Amino acid sequence: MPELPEVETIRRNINASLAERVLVSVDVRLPKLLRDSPLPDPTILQGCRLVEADRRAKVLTIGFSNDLSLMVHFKLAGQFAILRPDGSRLVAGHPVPDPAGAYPHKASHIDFKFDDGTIAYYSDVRQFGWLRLIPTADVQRALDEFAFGPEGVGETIDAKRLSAIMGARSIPVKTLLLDQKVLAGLGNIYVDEALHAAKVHPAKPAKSLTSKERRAVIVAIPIVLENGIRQGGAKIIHHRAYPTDGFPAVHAREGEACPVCGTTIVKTRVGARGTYLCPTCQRLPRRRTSSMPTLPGRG
DNA sequence: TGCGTTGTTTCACC
DNA sequence: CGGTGAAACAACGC
Repeated sequence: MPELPEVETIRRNINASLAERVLVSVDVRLPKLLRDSPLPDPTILQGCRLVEADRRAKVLTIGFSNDLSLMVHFKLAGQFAILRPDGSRLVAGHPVPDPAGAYPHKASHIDFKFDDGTIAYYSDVRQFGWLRLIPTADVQRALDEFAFGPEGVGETIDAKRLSAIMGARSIPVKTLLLDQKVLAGLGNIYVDEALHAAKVHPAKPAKSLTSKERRAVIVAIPIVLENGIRQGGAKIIHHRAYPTDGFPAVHAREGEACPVCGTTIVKTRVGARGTYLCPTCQRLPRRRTSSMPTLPGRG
């Protein structure tokens, strides 16, 4: 579930309360989370200062003063919880374990203890996430291997490029936008949100969008991502959205009213993904049975 | 108990 | 060869 806004929130949390702190101990209870790690043992970080956290797409990178970096992908259910000695907490990512509950939770697999008494927990109920420890000098190369497309927030999206890609592909626009090589950062939540905001049906072939629809999608993407960051991420538990300011607007809100028009939000499947949409705001043109519209699909 | 879950990769196919 | 859709995979909660 952690998508760009959740990972960005974690990055900010780390920089706000762990930067410049010395890591005094690392306790790994589930070593397989580092199964693909070039350097297998993160206890080598003990005694080092945490320099800074960065993010590219949904990958978090935490740099340490011994010129090693920890790369983290939270996948479905990763969570990073920072518990300060004064009792305050900064928790982001998946909503399980309960951010207000006791730590370590049984799904808390790694503890990071710092010199001021702050403890950070990596939790992951699904255990699909991964951590990789590598020399900081190798981080850029490692990121390059993912071949991520441009970020969905930050610099403005290259509308020409994205529009051209959309115009060339016949796959559902939702599937295209989930491709991290096309655009980095959208996951199943925010892609539903962006398409709802743009009033575009997720199953529409990307190339069938009008230029106006393409423009609407491109405009909506950074808006929904920035809104997600502002909210500190989305809260979805057992396929149900927990209300924070009517956010998310449609994702995980099957049976609720569309905040724009009041129509009941439906759940369907696009590219084998659970997909939420407003059938009024996001109309799919009625398919003709007798003849195919205009040109044959391709040459 | 088998199904649903997501980000990502892999594979068969046209 | 490349685009596509479907399946696979990680492992768990319900």
